[in-house]
Amino acid sequence: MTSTRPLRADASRNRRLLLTAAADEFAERGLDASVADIARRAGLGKGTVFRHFASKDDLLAAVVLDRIDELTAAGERLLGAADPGSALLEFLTVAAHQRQQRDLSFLQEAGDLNADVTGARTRMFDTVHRLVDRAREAGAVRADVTGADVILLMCAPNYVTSYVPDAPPDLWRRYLAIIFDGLRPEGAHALPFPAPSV
Amino acid sequence: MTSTRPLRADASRNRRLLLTAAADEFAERGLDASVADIARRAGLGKGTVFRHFASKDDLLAAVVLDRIDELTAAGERLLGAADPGSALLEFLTVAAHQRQQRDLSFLQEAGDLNADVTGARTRMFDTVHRLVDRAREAGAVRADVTGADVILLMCAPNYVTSYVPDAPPDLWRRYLAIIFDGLRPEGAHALPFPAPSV
DNA sequence: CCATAACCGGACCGGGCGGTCAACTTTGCT
DNA sequence: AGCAAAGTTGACCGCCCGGTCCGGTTATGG
Repeated sequence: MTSTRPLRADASRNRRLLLTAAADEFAERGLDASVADIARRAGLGKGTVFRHFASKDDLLAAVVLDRIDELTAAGERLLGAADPGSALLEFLTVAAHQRQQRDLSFLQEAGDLNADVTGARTRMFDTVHRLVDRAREAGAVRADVTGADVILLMCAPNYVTSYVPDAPPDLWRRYLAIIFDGLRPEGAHALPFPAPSV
Repeated sequence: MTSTRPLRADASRNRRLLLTAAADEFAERGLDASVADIARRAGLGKGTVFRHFASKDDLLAAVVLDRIDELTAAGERLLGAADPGSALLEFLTVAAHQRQQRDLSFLQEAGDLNADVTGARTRMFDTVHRLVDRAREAGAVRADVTGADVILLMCAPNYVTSYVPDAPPDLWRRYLAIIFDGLRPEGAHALPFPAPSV
């Protein structure tokens, strides 16, 4: 269908510049980042942004898509690890570390965007579900915890540390550890509400 | 100093209308809520908003201030409870329940606002510190957890559930339980990073 | 090396925002 | 009742945003 003639040299270079500039800008200022600022950061004109991406949302979707795919790849790699429990912890560590260079909110905020994004997100969620299933079967996480729980809690360490001004860059590790302790079977109290589907 | 002549009857009524309309509107649409919409929701003109509050930020600060004070009051009440452990859990439950009618982010987003807000926030933080200290001394939470940790994690249950579309209104209880289990002494693993000051 | 298609850039547009203001209405004291 | 002070209002302002467009520029196949 879309006869994808290869991009011209300058065009593909600029596309890459835009993508990284957008990632940085969204990272710093959230989705309030303006297209003009992104273009300026990339050293390009505003019109060029809209030549490569149909809209601001489209640009955000492209950025987010990259991050999701990175994460899915890491998850699938860890599915082959020997210890399912530490594989899950490692996955969450990778996720938080990636997000540490700030919240690109691949869950809700990017939810209404692209069909590509929701597809990639579904694949990532599926990977998490499998990681959690393996960990549960190995007795590394409590029996009443689901993949959906982990998907939701995955973002919490970064969120939580975003509240402290001048936070040390590794502070999230503390809260990931606390939350992961809450996922462990030892000393678990019954949960007062059923898990969502997600 | 500020010779506060009492407000006229209609003025104080309208002030109250604005405050609740603003709370609802901020709750639904975050701080992107427009002043015009808030005024419309209150059934008033936009100019009236600025007669009562110097700026949109000022209005937000007033709303947030109310919530913080409510929370501080609940915390101080619970400082007198018999069981320090369940007092802390109850406090977190109250906080999350209040925030369930949506995120007014009394931490960071309101941080740069009013001096009144930062003062109230400090008092609330102090209350949390005392609740946590009591719980720790009673052995209800792990020894390496601080008041700052709880302050940061306090917002996580609501945040986490905000990602699920059409979430049942009590879903946060599930994640509060998981996180609180992570705060308990049983089966705790050493934390990989020191607590922040906050 | 040239023709031309692809690409770039920034002036420009419509719209929505926070905030102002002067004309008008309501309140409450006397 | 009457009147000054307090309160209300919506049109209006300047600003910035996402998105468009076309004249000028550059890469690339023949």
